[in-house]
Amino acid sequence: MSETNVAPTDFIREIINEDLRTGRFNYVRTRFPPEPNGYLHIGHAKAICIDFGIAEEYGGVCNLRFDDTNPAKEEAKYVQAIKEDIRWLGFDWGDREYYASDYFEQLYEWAIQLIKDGKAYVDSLSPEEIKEYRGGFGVPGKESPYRNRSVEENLDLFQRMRAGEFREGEHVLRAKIDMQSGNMNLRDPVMYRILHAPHHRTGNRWCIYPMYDWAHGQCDSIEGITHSLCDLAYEDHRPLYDWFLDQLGIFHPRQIEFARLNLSYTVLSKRYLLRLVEGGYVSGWDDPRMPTLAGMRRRGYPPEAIRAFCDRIGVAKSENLVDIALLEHCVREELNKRAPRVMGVLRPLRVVLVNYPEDQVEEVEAINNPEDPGMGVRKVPFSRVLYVEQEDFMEDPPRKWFRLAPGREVRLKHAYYITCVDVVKDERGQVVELRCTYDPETRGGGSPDGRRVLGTLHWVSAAHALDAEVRLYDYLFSKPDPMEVEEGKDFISNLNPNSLEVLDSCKVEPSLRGAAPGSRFQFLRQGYFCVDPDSTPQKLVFNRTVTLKDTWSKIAKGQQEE
RNA sequence: UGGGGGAUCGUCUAGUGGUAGGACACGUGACUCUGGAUCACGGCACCGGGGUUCGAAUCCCUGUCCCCCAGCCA
Repeated sequence: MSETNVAPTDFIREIINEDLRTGRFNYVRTRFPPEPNGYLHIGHAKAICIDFGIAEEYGGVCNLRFDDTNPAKEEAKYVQAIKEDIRWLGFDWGDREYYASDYFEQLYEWAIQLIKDGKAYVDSLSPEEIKEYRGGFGVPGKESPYRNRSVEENLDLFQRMRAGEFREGEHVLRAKIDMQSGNMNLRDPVMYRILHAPHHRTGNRWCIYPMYDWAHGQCDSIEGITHSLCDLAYEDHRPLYDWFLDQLGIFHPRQIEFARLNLSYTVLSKRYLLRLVEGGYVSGWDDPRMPTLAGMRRRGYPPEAIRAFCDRIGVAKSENLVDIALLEHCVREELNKRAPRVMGVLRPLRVVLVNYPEDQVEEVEAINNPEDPGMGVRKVPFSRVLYVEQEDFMEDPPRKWFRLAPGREVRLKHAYYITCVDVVKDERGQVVELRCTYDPETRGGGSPDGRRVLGTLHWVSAAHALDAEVRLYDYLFSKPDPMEVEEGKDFISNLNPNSLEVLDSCKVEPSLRGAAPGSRFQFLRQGYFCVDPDSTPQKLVFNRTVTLKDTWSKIAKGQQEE
């Protein structure tokens, strides 16, 4: 690669430029290393965008490598889900799909090498004793009595560990570094533990498995990774990785750590997300309220929006809590350009046009997307009985009310001006029907006399509308930082009880018939909605992806406070 | 308590000795057949204290606060 001066936009690119300039590396290769023990979330999306994005920017490649060193927690189904999510985001790892388990044999040989060099030993302390011997912060550790076994004995024991002669916990292989180190990771870290568990790829071939710390650096090295980008949490593991690489004398990647993403009103940790799933607080990993990629996909977030978001939040080393409003902004921005407009009434209120002919049906023309005329137009049926939104009528409206009220004239989008002349109530005083007149001169939404109306409402023709269920979502948690809890409580106590509202008697325009799961629309004046896989031919199910920005709700709130 | 890292508008982030900028959020206005979209305008920040310098977010000293690490998890 010749051009080494990509404009730095963050500290990572700055370092890479320097490495290229000084000749430490003459190419760029990164990797994204998920553990197949759960689903990817928006925090992973940040890492994916950085890993794949940087490689692409520098004309290099990014490997996908599954960190599958713990068979007790990992499953093949997660491998599939992770691959699907990365592809959905729009990234491609070509044929470079690797597994830490591909390197088990090599790792084993390197372990033998360290034993022979007197740099690793088999320890037979119990897990509790190892913990005790490790010491604490400011308290130096003690050396294990097994630390000075002979090379021959270590070799023999380690080989027998592999051969399956011991029970779990009986022995481990440890690196011989420094029990006094201020860095806990250097206090003779465990390299191998015995696990009599089948592995999703290697089956029953192994009963000893490498620890992540022993595997990761060497895997990077084998793959010729130049820049190993990871979480800040691994900052003080770096000296250990360096130590292993130096002892082995193999290719030495550079590790650079950056701060993980935190998003307001949500949690981003596989452990907590698993808790939500297993506790039944959500319907699954792909619940549309989940910050998982599967959840966001089902919710209707376009992958482009997630990538735009990741670009905008930047990369740095400081702790952060990104406002979820930024993510929503990116989603709206993308959907505004792309989503076809349709009309759907969430909470229907019957409207009868008293001066409209009983059996007449007209087709009015509606533009599919004012942002993109290329998306064309469609016909929408109009007739004497319609539905409008309940909240678009007020019997006694406040100031600045642009919608329907007794005597008020509004425009029905794409159709006619109507004026409310009567209000029908049931025995409990609930408004059940509006009687309105329409002005035949205003077809298409304009009037020959040029008079103006304040508001424009969406509507559907009662006889033609399709039944639909709409699921409205709000933040899963009621606090920006769900981890901020009262004494003795945990984040579950911060769950938002109103995060899901199901509306099951919605009416949508007939053009939506047969809409495919996953397709996204803007319901005029309401927000963006995505067809859920739960839809049936009889009933469409929509997820509200995100609302439109709503100026009126602010005005109304302001008026309430007066 | 030992080790590692971090501190710039409400939030995220630029800045690398020379006018502290952008985005989101917020507020005001214009426009509008979506109270959408769009556009314009506005307020808002260098953790504290010393020093070096003509000039410091940036360099030096000093203090404070926050995060991570004591798995045979990753």
